[in-house]
Amino acid sequence: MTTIRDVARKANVSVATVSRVLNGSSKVSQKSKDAVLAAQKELGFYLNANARALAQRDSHTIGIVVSDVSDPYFGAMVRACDDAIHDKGYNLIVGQGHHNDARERRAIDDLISYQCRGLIVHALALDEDTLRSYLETVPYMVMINRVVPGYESRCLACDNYQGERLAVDELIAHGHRKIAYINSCHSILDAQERLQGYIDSLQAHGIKYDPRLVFSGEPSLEGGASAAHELLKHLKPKHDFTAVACYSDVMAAGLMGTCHHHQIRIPEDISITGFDNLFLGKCLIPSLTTIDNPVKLMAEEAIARSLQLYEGLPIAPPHRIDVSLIARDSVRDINHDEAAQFIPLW
Amino acid sequence: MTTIRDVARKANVSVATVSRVLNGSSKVSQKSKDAVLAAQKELGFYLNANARALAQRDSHTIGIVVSDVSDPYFGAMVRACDDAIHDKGYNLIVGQGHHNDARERRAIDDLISYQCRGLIVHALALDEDTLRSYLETVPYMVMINRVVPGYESRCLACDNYQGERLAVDELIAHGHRKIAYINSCHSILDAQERLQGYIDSLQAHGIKYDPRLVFSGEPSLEGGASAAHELLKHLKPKHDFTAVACYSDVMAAGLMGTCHHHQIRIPEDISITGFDNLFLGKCLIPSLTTIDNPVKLMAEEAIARSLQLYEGLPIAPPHRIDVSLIARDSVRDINHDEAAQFIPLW
DNA sequence: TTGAAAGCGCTAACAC
DNA sequence: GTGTTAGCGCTTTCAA
Repeated sequence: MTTIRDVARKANVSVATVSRVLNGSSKVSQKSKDAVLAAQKELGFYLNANARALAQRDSHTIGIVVSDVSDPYFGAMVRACDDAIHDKGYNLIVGQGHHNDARERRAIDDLISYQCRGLIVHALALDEDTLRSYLETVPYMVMINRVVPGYESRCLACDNYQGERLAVDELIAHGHRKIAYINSCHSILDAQERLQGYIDSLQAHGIKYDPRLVFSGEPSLEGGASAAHELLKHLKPKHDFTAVACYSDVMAAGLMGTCHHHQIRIPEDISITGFDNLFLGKCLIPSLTTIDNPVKLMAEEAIARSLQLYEGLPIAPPHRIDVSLIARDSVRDINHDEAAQFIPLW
Repeated sequence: MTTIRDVARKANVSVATVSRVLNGSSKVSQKSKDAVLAAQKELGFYLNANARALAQRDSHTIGIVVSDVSDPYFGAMVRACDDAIHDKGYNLIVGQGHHNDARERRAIDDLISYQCRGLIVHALALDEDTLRSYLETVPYMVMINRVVPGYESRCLACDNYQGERLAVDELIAHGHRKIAYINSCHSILDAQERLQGYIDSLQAHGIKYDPRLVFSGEPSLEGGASAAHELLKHLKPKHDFTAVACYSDVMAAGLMGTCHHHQIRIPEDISITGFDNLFLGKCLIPSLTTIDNPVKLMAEEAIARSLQLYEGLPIAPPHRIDVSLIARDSVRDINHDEAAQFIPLW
């Protein structure tokens, strides 16, 4: 392994000078600079980031833990975080929790020991007490999609309640009154709030909430499909329900696949709404009416807060990230005639 | 910052003992172990991974660079790599190249300086000479989806050629003879090989290859959509072409959205094939006939080779990862009657 | 503008 | 079993 020492020797300067050059310090003569750069190139030398982090007490690194990067929602989230820190010279380290408390714990622990300067955590499985103690011992940790009481300003979430209200309002505006709901089986904040939005929207329009119209599964494609199977086992489409609101776009996609399998047409027979406004929703046919959950904003806000906390700066008061309805083709008037009405996708 | 020293003091042992306990060494008395663990818990202590990496000359870390984690293909790839190393006690660091040579270079450089013990690189934009010099200076670097001559055994790719042949053969077997192709505009190995597979399949069936049936775009949803727009601007569906083979599932999804927009029905009017066998393809309606590109296998193989190289072990000779056809609902006999024939999705 | 040298927090001989 | 201590590769005073 070649070290800064080798470079110094080859360039005929001290290690301090090499360090100065490689870190872009101003106080170096052009001559030294050239010599160092030449030596570096010749040796194919890279500073050892571990040693650097140790000496500087700064890893230049931000950690994020999500359930699974191959989930489109988290893929987008990770991407947004990376974009938010890249220009600042930080690097992202990603941990995955896999819907499992031991893995979530290990992911967090690992990121802490890497001395990340920021820590963004999406925890699905860990209980509140554990999270509370992490928040206590890691002052720069910020949570997403989950609110731990007492730490509200370090917990970011979108306005789940309002979002689901918008979605169900949209269905009702199209004449639907028998509306089923497919929920995530992980009863953390977002699932609870979205369900409540569904219930309140119904009741605000004089529709009685019927728990038999609610089904749940893992927040994945497969989970959406299996919840849909349950739904279709118990209820008759067009008769018992004419629309389904879903916890997420991914679950909605699972539902759509299942409907297709059962020869139920969307939106002619059944209208569907999602939540998140993923890339995926634009690919589906029909394209999915959904709620825009601005991942980019969330990522930027989370990063900003975490960095501020790390530096001991005060952070903004808690707030919910605004959502909005994205109307596409998966919702149709309940009495719409069958002549297809196409809306441009892009 | 609390250090191993603080723990040692609190537990009334030496730092060496603390280190032994925390690293699971056997030769420690139960009494010391208990004392150390108690002190650790009380202080909320974590070993500093940077210091550890420095002292051990092992970062316990594997690096991977991909274009963009929010691309479903790379999301799946990253996930598969993480799964492949997690049990071995390594952590993944992800860099993103964003289809851009400067970012690709920086991503690789960063991972090298983190002293990753393994390095998996998907480079789209970097030229072959640069890659060659990286391969030369970083003996444990492995490339995916791209083959640099002279380094074949360190370059993993699926059998792109055979895959595309299978896809086009499938279209032809369903009676299609006027088959368009939507390609990636990045003319690296996989794009070239898949195109050749398309061409050769046509010719093997006595169909003349017509370059005017080939369109290209960025390998993304938007790129697929815009290539599709071009295609529809120049050619008349059902008349000039009855099927479209696509470079990837993602581009096929863009094509499907565009077709929907133009009121072209899939598969009644036009049959479509993708490539990769992503999760996404199962969500599409109709579900997408595609080529299984086994990301998991590729990830495992890449990780294994990189680790072996790091340890100076010999690695297996070059080989292409096998692909296979996944027949779903987006391809139909050219004279199929319109009565829908549904095939279960799951 | 430069160099010598003291750490950064940890591991791993080595000695006891 | 346990402690002492010399590094790991780098940054950063401090003095020249």
